[in-house]
Amino acid sequence: MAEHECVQLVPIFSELGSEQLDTIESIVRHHHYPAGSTLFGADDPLDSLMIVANGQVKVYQLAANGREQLLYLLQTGDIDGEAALFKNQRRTSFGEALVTTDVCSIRRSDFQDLMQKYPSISINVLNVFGKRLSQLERQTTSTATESVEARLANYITETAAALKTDTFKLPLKKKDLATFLGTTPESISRKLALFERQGLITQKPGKVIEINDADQLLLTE
Amino acid sequence: MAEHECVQLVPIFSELGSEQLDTIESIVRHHHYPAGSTLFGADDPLDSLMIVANGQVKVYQLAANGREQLLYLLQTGDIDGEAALFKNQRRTSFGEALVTTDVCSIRRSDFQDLMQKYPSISINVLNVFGKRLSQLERQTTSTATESVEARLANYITETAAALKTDTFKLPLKKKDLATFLGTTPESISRKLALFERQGLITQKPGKVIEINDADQLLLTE
DNA sequence: TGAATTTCTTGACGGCCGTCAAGTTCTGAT
DNA sequence: ATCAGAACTTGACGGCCGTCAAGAAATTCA
Repeated sequence: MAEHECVQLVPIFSELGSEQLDTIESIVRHHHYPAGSTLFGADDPLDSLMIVANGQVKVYQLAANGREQLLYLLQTGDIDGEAALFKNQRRTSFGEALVTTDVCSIRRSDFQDLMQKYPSISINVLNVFGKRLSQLERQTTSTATESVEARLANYITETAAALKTDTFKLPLKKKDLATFLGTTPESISRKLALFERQGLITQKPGKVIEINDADQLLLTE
Repeated sequence: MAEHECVQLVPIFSELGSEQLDTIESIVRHHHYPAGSTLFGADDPLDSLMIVANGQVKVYQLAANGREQLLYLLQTGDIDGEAALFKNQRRTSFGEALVTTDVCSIRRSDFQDLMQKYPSISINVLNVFGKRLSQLERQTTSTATESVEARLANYITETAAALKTDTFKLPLKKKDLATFLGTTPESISRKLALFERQGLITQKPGKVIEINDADQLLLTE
């Protein structure tokens, strides 16, 4: 019904004209998932590019021992599915489940045609991937070498910096935050309580945190 | 002197013709570093694409606490420098040192021109990044959720699988392997000794390992 | 609004693994 | 071959943090 609803939300298509967006829209498949549902390598997602049309998507990966790791928190207009983009990728198979509301997808072969036709798309995707890559590099380094305390302190200051405010609401439940930071909900509770005892932050009802001493927070080891 | 020495080694240029390779070659800058030297965000590497012309390159990242993390082990023809590829990237600044022998580099703006002119390049780069991305996703999940024992067991079986042999020489010193797996040389020694005691592997002189029971190794938690 | 379920917090405990140290083996250069 | 330096191994110790459990707080839904 609506013309190029989700397609025009996506930055990677930003250079394209209206007729081209129409072409793409005709290729796109739309899905709706009730909030809280999880798609787990279902039907097509694994060999398609996913576009978040509405809501928030959490991308998890399953480890061999059954634990899950929160890798990305995607917002409207974000894309996912690097597996979609190259040919002889041995399926990462296990892993990569998501929880969401509205999602569009584009089949791998269709998307590859698009990239051939409109080179600006692949350059845009490169930018997205480059950023994601350096984010993951930092995350790997961080979980591999720093303490839970330091990782949490970093997360708080970075989130505050991104929102440009000292007082903000944690965008995740403790359990998700824990799997994101590679720790447990209990440890997060304890460390936040510690930071508060040290006067570095103040915790307020509703997962709201106020930073009192960002500099000292960053010195946490 | 030699025509397109390193350029023709690189898979991302594989679709290009000889004259085009010449063009690229004229843009490329060559460097030579004595084995074991480390370039540490020196002169241009941070805003250029790096091509490994010869030898082996270890890509490290420095954590806030001063520890280093081994992220990639690059071989001849591999590329590095995602930072090179997008404009408004706030420099990851600290981090990313490498050790190597021969390296070529292409300035960011030059490379962006190339991608505009030859779309096949950016698609090839996308493939490389996609693979690297899913590798890093697994690594993040692994270090965040699995024990040192399980990570090492995984590393051994994967390396063996990649080499298609049960007996192989560890390609890294214990210290590098340790920073790669997010642990310490001591722990690696201990775990290998444990595996040997359990009859899962046999250690031979010269960092050579023979796998006796791959299935059981994978069950390590 | 009130009750049921989920999420969060705090305590106690224990194990994994990082650190320090000392001895041994390996490696490479002369 | 010899020797110096690096890399490796093994032990002892301790702290970080994950686990289990129980109670408190918060959120959801009727």
